[in-house]
Amino acid sequence: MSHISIKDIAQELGISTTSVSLVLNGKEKEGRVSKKLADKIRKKAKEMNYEPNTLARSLRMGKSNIIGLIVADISNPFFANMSFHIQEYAEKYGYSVIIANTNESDLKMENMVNILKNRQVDGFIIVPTESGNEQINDLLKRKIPVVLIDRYFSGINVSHVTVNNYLASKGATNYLIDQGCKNIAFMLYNNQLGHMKERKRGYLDTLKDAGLFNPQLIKEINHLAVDQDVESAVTDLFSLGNKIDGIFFAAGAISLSGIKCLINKQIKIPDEIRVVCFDKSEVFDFMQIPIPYIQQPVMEMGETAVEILIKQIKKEIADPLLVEIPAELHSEF
Amino acid sequence: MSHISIKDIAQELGISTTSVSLVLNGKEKEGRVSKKLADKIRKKAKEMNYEPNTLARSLRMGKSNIIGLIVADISNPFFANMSFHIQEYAEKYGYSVIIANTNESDLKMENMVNILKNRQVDGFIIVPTESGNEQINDLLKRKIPVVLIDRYFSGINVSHVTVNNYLASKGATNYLIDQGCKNIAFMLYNNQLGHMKERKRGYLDTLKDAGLFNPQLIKEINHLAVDQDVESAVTDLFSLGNKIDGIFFAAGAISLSGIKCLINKQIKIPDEIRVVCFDKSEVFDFMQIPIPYIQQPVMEMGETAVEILIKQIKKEIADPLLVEIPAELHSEF
DNA sequence: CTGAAAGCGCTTACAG
DNA sequence: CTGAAAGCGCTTACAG
Repeated sequence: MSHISIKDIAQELGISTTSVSLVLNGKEKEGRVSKKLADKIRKKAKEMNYEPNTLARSLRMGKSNIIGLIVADISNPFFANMSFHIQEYAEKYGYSVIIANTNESDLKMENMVNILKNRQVDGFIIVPTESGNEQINDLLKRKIPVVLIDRYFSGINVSHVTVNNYLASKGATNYLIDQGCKNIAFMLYNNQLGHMKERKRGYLDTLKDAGLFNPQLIKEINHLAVDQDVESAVTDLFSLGNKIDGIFFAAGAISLSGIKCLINKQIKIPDEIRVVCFDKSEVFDFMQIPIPYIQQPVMEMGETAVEILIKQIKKEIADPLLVEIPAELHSEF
Repeated sequence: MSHISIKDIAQELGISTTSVSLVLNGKEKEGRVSKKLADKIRKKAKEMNYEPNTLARSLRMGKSNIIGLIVADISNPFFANMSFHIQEYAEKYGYSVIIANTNESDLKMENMVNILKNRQVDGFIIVPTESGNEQINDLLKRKIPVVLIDRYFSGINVSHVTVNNYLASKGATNYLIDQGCKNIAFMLYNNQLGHMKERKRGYLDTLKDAGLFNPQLIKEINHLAVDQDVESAVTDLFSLGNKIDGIFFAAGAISLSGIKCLINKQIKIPDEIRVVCFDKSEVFDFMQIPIPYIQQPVMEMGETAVEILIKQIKKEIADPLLVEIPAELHSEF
């Protein structure tokens, strides 16, 4: 036989599977198995190269100790990093993580949620796609624990972990104002996710307070055509009457695309235009000039999500928890 | 009850679980269930919101349809990308993928292999850590299908998928020679993995053929201190009698570190030094000058690994398969 | 201190 | 065309 089971050990030793199971799970005290027998069992298990079948265990216990992690784009370093920290941290609590990538596709998100649900994951951590709200509602209906991370839907009452997007956005905008900018553009995705709305609100409030608001300076980008949209947005912005002197890029991919575009157009940062980016990028290390950016505390976000999820799984908390973590503006070099 | 089982459906309909199982698995033809009953079952299943328990199915069938993917560094875009394609492709064959990250730690690799083994994955695709060979041997001993990808151990007879590192390395070195370089340095990791050895062999053979070999030009880098080691290697190289005029960086992270170092030291590429990098990086798009690099066909590599693994799982092939895929040198801009 | 037995949800060989 | 029953490997309430 290729796989050694608890039964094989019991047979070999002429004892019951109960004792074997108890000992191998460190419950010999409760079951009051004699030290002598316990040692014999452990020795035999090792000798026979026993490996437990977690599938059977999960089926019996109604608990898989697996967390399903669904991210929208694993090739984005921000999410790759987040996944890493989530896995690291979950492991400490004895949970494995199945990572699935939706590549920003709603259909794919639906598929992956179903697959993982049927694999009896104990809960989900999800970076949802734009219209993934139905899937989330379905999970809630089925009482499956879920924590959203980075993104969320304003209309759904489910735990989520994000940075304080509103304050971060205010900070970035104020920074540009402090640098003397008068015409500050704003580029964001044209989706309805809560974090985008908050970033926009932060920008709007700040500019209005400063008496600098101008609706022409807001540019929406489609995530399916970032480079093209950013390119034409930049062209538009530079053809306006009031010459723009600052841009706040409200998301990671938009930031990189924007910087690339400015370089190509030979528009000098920071002499001709000042910028603030969202998310740290390796790319910044290779540029001659410092680039200010908002850094999200990705490890803390991931760990918080794991903690909330596990508490929900263990039913230590019932109500959704909404956590906002401050994000830092890096502008000193 | 929160979870609907096949038994619930059977009870509700007053029939056997056999029929329900058969129909829900599309095997009504074999079981010759009447069309009428089949339709009734499907309707009821939908109505009751039935979702199969894949855990139970796996336990019974002795097959989980899960592939364990172990990568050494998920935050490296090359591996992130590879993971993405592996998952995509595996899904087409009905396999889910559990991604685990070892962060280049042997201990972690051991842990993850064990965890996934106990979760009864059907097979592994692994980017092994430096001393992960024991784990691989253990898997082979247990007759668990394994395919290594990107890296491999010269001494272990197990399927692997890599680029043709020898030829790629020759190509890169020859390119530098063609550009007129006479003193071509080579930076690689100081590990004993097969792919590194091959890259080194390609460099050595080419330089020796050209009569340009000089052992002082080879610099080994410790993966735990890439930036420091690269920095001192560059300093060393530029203090040699014969001024170096070319560097071939034999791995992705070394390449980026190297470029960064040259920029910091204000050494102009390509006027003062020519380079070839390993792996494409987003960073190159942000540099004023074109950077030649070897591009590994990551999608093809991932898909090939999945195909081989599945064939092994299905026992369609017994002997290890060693696949080498050509890598392309990008030097035209 | 130890064991017999039920049951998690599924599939399938067998009988009718 | 349909069903009763065994069994995948585990855990645990119960009895002794």
